Amino acid sequence: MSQHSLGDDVSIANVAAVAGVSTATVSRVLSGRRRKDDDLSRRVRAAAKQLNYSVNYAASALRSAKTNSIGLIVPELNNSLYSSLTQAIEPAVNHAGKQLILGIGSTAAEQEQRIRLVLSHRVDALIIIPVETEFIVPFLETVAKQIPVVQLLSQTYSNKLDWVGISETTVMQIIADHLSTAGARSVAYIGSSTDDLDGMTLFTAFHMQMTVSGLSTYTEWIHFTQESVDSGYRIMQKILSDHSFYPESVICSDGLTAVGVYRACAAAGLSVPEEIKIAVLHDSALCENGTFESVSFTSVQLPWDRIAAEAVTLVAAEQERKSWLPSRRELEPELIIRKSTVVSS
Amino acid sequence: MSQHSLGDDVSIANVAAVAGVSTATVSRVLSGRRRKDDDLSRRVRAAAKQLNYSVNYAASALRSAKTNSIGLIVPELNNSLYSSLTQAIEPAVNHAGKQLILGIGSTAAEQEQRIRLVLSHRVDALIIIPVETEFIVPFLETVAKQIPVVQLLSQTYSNKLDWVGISETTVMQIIADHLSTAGARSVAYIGSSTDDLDGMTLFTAFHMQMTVSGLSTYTEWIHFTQESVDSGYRIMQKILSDHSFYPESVICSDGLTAVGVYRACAAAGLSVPEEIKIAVLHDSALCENGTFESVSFTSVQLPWDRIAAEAVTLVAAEQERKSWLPSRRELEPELIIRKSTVVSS
DNA sequence: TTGTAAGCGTTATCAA
DNA sequence: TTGATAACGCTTACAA
Repeated sequence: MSQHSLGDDVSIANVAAVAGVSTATVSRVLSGRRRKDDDLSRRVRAAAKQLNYSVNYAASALRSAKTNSIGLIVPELNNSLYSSLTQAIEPAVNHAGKQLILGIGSTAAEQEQRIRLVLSHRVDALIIIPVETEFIVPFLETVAKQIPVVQLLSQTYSNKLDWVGISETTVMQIIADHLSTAGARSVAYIGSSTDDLDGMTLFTAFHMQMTVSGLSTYTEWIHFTQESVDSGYRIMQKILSDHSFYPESVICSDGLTAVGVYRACAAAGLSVPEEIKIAVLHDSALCENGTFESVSFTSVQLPWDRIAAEAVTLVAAEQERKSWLPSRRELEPELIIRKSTVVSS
Repeated sequence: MSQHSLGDDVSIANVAAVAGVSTATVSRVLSGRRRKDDDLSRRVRAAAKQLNYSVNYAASALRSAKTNSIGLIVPELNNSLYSSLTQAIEPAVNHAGKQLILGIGSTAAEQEQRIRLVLSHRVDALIIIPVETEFIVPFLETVAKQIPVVQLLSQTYSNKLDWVGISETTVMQIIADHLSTAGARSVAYIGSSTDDLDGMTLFTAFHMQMTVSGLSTYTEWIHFTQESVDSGYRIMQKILSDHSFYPESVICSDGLTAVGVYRACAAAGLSVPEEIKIAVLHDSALCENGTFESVSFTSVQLPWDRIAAEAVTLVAAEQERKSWLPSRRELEPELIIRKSTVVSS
C-alpha cells in the first residue's frame, strides 16, 4: 500500500514550469503523441511524477472530445452470464486506461434511456449486451454513427454493429460430440424458453446435431422451462415415467435444472453417469460444486476474459477507422468435463 | 421507443439565442439555480427542448468541479451479495441524475488502485464495499477529506466515514427468535470462516442470542466452512453421527451449505422441518427454489433497494455539509419464512 | 521539434 | 434579477 497521497490541484502548467518546457510539450509527452524517449521526455515525466500530476479529464475532454470512458450496458447482474461478463470487462477497460460507466437495463426502453445517459456524458465507446434486440438494434445503429458500438453475445445480425460472442451452434456441437463419444446413443433436451433468439438458436442447433453426431431423440424428450431445480425434477420424472424406455443422456440449459434432473434420475434408480449422462449448456458454480454425493456436471464454459478483451480492443482500435465493415469475432467455448458424463477410472 | 434522435452539437449559446437571453441565464435556469418558474424560465426550457440541447458535462465539470458521476467500488460480481447491491445502486444513482463509474477490486491494493482511478476522473462521491478493511480504511479516510465516501455493509467503525448497512446482531436475533418460536430448543451453527470481521461478528452474535432466546448449543455443533453443498453435507453428517442426540435446528451461512445440510438430514432419516429446522443467514435464489422435493429455506433478506437509496442520498446530500460527523444508517433485514422451519398447514 | 496562443462550453464573478 | 466577461485546464493550429 502506498503513502496515501492524493492528487492535489496541480495542473499541466506546474509540470511545464518544473520541467522547464511549454505546456504544449508536456501535453504531447504525457499523451504519448511525442514518441521520442529522450532527456526532455524523461524530464517531463519526472516532473509530473514529482508533482503527483494527473490530467484533468474534464478539460481534456472539453478540448479533444475524448473522455477516456467506455459505457457498458447490461440487462441485469443477478445472472451469472452477465455478471461474469461485467466482471471480465472491468479489468479490460481499466487496462486500456479507460473508465467504465455502467448502465443496467432489462428492457429495450430502459437500455435506450441508459445509452442516452452515457452518451450525454460523451463516452468514447459503447459495449452492450442487448435485450429485445428487434427494438434496440435500430437505435444502436444510429448510435454507431457517432461512437464505436460493440454488441456482445446476442445473435442479432446487423451490418452496422460490431459483435463479439460465441456460436450457439458450436456449443451444441461440442456437447453432442462429447455425449456421443462418451457412449450415449440417445438424448433428451431440456432447454430454456424459446422466447428469445438464443433459445431458438440453441434448439435448432440441437436438432442439426442429432443427424451429425449419431444421437437420437424423441418428441416426448424435448421440453422447455424456466431454470429451477423443481422444474428439472418434474420434467425428468415425466420423461422417466415410461419405464421401458429412457434417454441415455440429457442436455440441460443450466445448473439448477441439472440438479433437478439428477435427483429425478436418482429417485428412479438410474445411476449417473453409468446409465444416464447429464450435460449443461451454460456453466455456473452449481455445475462445479452445487451438488452432493460427489456429483458435478459437464458443461460449456464461455471464454469471458477473451470476450472482454476482444470487445475492448475493438472499441479502442475503432476510434480511428472511419469507414469500416463491422467486425464479427466468434470465440471458442470450452467443454469442462465433469463426473456427470464420464465414469471415473 | 422514441425517434432515435441523438444530441447534436448544440451549445448553451444556441439556446440563449433562441430564447433571447444570455448564456448565463440559460445556465442558471437549466441547472436549477434560478428557481422562479416564470415566462423567461419556460422560454429557456422550451428553447432547450426544441434544440434537443444537453449540457456538455466536460465543460460543466471543468468550470464547476462537479462531474455528475459517482464511483462504486465492489469486491466482485460473482457473489450475490455484491451483485444484488450493485444492481440496486445503479438505478438509485441514475435517479439522482448521476453516472455510475464501476471499479472492481478484490484486495485492498486493487481497490485502492481503482479508487485512485475514479478519483482522477473527479467523481463527486465514492460508494464502496471495502475488503481487507484494516488496510483500506485509512486510505478511505484520506479520500473522505476530498469527496463524500460511504462504506457499505462492512462493519468497520471509522469516525470519519459514513456507513450504511445492516446489523449482524439483528440478523442473528431475528433468526434465533424465529427458530425458538417455531419450537426448536437447540441449534447447530455452520458459519462462514471467521477470517473476516463479519464472520466473527455473526458468531459472537450467535452466542449472545443463545442466552436471550432460550436455545442451547454444543461445541460439537459449531463449525466453520467455505460455502459449498459438499461441506454442508459432510459437516451435518458428522453432527448427526451421534445417534442419541441431535440439534432441533441448524443455522447455515448460505444456501449451498443449507442444501448439503438438508441432504444429510434426509439421509439420516430426519424430516425437515418437523424434526429439524434449517435457517440461512444470507438469502439467495437457492433458498427460494434451489432445492427439490418442494423444500425451500427460511432466510434473512437484506433491503438492497433501501441500502442503495440511503447510500446515494447520503453522498448527494453530503456535497453541502462541510463539517460533519459521520452518518451511520442501520437498516432492518427481513426474515423470509419458508418451508425449512415451519410445518405447512 | 518546440513554443505561443486560441479556443472547447460551461459556470462564476461582477457590474448594471 | 440579468448580462457581459473572465476563467476553468487542456489540446491543437500555427508560427518559429
